[in-house]
Amino acid sequence: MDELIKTFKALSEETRLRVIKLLEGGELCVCDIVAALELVQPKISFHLNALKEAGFIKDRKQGKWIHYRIDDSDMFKRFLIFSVLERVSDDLVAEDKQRLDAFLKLKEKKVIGTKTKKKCCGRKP
Amino acid sequence: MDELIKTFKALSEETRLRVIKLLEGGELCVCDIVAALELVQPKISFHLNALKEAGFIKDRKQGKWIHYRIDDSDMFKRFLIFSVLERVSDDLVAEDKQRLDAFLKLKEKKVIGTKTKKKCCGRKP
DNA sequence: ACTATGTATAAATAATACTTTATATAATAG
DNA sequence: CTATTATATAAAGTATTATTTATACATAGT
Repeated sequence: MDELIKTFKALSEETRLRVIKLLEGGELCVCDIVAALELVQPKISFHLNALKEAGFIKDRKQGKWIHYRIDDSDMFKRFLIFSVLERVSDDLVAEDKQRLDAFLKLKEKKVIGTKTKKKCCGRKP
Repeated sequence: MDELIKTFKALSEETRLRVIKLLEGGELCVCDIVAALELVQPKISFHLNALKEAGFIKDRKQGKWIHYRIDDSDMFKRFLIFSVLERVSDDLVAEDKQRLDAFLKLKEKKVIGTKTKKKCCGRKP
């Protein structure tokens, strides 16, 4: 029963639903989500952890980055994710997605000349 | 989104899942549930209200009693209820159902002679 | 090696949700 | 009309969860 409770609890928080909606578009690293939702990073990490613990998302480490994506290994959870995606109107997350796109584009630009990836979300210019 | 959050939140609490499992068997009044779960009445009322607010159960007033039953008017919530019933093992609620049966039987007995219903859950004998 | 970046984690605080105890309301029985 | 029963609601206390701020850790760039 505890597992089931954790499952539902993971979905009963706004930030986490916004994250799920963002991840609909595919894998993202933490800094992408931070930029898109305009929230502080530990907060995002906290909620990503809740979603991960509940089995809704998986992570993959690549260098400094940790990429999160939807975990579709469990049928029931997959269905719940689907229900969320279907029910949370795009309007509500339009700004998130807009900021995400802008941020991703900005990242692209910073990968210049060589194949070396430059800074992702620099705090100081 | 708030509605969706409330929906999931309603299902992320043990007592409420136990109530849902009890109501699987059909309509029950508050005192039945109190007896079955062996919890104080205001607690049960609190959780019944959460389930009702979220649209998982309905109530029906009859005399002093208020009977609660599963509300199956919404497809998605119906599915969620089903998922809960399916996933919460009967073992976990065996004692609840046992106490419920005992209590219902006791109630039956108290309806004697005339059609007048006698006390339901008398505190003092 | 040194610095900057991405992310996690810990500690303190704030906000929510749950529980308890007491009381109110409504209905029925006597 | 009074006492009793079923349930709800309110107020106070407790516990859980989320947020913030600070710091730690790992990796990459120089």
